[in-house]
Amino acid sequence: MRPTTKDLAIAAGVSLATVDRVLNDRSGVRKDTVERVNQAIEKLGFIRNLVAANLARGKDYRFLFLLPRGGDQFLAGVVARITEANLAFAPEMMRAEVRHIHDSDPHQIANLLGRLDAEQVDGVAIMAPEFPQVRDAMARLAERGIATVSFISGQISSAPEDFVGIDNRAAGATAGRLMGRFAPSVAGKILVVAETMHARDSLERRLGFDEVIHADYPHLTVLPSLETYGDPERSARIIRASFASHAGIAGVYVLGPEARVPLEIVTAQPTRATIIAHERTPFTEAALLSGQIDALITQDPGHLVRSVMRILRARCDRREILASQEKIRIEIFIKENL
Amino acid sequence: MRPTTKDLAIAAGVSLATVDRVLNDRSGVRKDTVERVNQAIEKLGFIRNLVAANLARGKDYRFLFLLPRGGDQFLAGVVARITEANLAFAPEMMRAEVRHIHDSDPHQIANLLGRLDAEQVDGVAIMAPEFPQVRDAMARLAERGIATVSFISGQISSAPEDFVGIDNRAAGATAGRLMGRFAPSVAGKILVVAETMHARDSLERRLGFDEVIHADYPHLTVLPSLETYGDPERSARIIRASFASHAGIAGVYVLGPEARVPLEIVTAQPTRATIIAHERTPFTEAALLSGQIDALITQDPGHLVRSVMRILRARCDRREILASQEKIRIEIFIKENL
DNA sequence: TGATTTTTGAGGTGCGTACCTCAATTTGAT
DNA sequence: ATCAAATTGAGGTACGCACCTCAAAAATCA
Repeated sequence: MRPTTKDLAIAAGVSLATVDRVLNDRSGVRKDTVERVNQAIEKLGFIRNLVAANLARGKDYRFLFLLPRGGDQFLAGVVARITEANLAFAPEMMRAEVRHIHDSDPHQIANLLGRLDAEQVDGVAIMAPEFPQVRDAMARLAERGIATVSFISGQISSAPEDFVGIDNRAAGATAGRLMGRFAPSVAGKILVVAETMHARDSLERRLGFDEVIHADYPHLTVLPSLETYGDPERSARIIRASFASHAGIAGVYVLGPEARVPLEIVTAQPTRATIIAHERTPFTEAALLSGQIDALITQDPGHLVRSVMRILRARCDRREILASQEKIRIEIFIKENL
Repeated sequence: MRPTTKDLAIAAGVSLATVDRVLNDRSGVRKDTVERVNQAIEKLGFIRNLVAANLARGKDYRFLFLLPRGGDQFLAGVVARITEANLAFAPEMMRAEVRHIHDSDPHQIANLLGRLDAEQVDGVAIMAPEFPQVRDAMARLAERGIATVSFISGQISSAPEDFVGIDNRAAGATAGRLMGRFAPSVAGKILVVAETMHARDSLERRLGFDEVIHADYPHLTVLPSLETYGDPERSARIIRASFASHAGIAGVYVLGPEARVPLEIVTAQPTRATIIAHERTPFTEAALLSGQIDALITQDPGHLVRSVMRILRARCDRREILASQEKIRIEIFIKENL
């Protein structure tokens, strides 16, 4: 049987009330008494029963996901997983809500963060590009006792343990390696399509991609990134223009989750190019199965969401996390392992 | 606030005692009363607080992992993850123990299973090849109220929901696709190295591998599988012999987790062959980083273990699982995404 | 109808912890 | 040594549920 607070009290030679004061670090306990209790904890291997504690406290964990307002399929997947996680974590008294933000309006985001009340929210996960104001607002949240993490697109200054997501440089490098090995080993050009290169993720992916290609596949030339700005028409126009002006495009690397337009244009070309894209969505999945896309580099949105919730909860409880469980993997999908 | 049993009692117009009888399906309640309570559950959206229930019951979950006695690094990794999971799941009152079995002695396994007591064990996860006696013993365990799953190497007859692991045919196909795309597109031979082809996993991997190669890479010839029987010397001998008798070996596919000997021999050859192996271990990881192995097809042992524990627990509670969380992915690792 | 069985209610106790109050004890300062 | 302040103990209630007992009520049978 696991030792209880009662056992602790006996072992430390103090009363239950004192044990309680130490465990919940309330004031009014002499330092050496605290020490004695802590030693008893060590000695007995006491593990506090958080379940009973939360029962007694009537506590539940309320988390908030702040997501960009945009509507791509990947984001929709994330939202779906949050709904799912709400079911899965309900027995553990955790709930998450989604709130949409304009991810290019740091003022609004900081404002929203500033108004959050520790009574109503225990933790916040935010997916937004880095802005000083947002970073500061998050720091202030932490001071007020609200746990925070940034996920998927990280705040540049956030410590690694405050970021849930993949290493985008490595993801880009992975794409680069696959491109190098999949594309024919003759001279050719690689088209890179991004929504915007202002986002840190895109920059890092491109960086990792270029590193590998330059180092190991010098016969391939990576063209300057095309930016779609999320506009399908612009997207179609500039990609077509690229094909028109460049002969011998051997591969296309789509940096973001919106692969639809690039794919249409590319497959309409007379010559087959190797296509590597990011994120698993109903669309990219179908394209992979039909052989239009050669490989997909992804991060599992379900894992992301659950990881965020576990991490926020651990923060609330001042507990350690299980690092290996929370490490988000860079996944490679081809037709066969989908 | 979530409705409690008290709310339920009021809504159903019965006493707490009756609600309790219905929830824990104890006898002595008229059918229409049960119905009324169930309707109230529906209406209120009552979710039983399992945490409080287990507290009251003083219940913990004790699981048993039955693993082969063998000592490869992959298996060692599984054991390490079980230890880890014990920490991670301790707050949820779950523990797992490991017991080693002779995986080629169905009699002993069945015997061990037969002696398990529902008082001491709530669930069993078994990693062993399929034997009718073992399958029967597992069925009898289920009858005695002990949850069972087989994992990694599945019982052939087990329903998909009783198996935790990857689709080995698909894993082989994934290896095949990578081999086809990585190897030079000129005629060549592929060596396949397995511990034994009597194991179902190996058979299925080989099957999937061959399918893809035959269909899409006819210039590659897959040689008959070499069986090492776990013996390093035999292993070295037969692989060397293969290289001696076959010219133009373009690739090597190592079916099992023991890649050490094959790798040594292959890298000692004058010509470079593409190498694809299974499972991530300290050894294969190092070989991937150093460029000796080209790709690794893996399943995450940590995920496997945690999944098993969640599934067994759900079975004990007669709860549904979150399918998307428990789906074990076929992972591809290359140097860049390790 | 009366006797028997089945169903239901009322109430209590305990799981391990949080949190509260009040009194008793110890400590520190003067 | 005296008094105030800080520390500690004892005890209670509550969280949501399981599980127990006993008696009352209702349904069933002869």
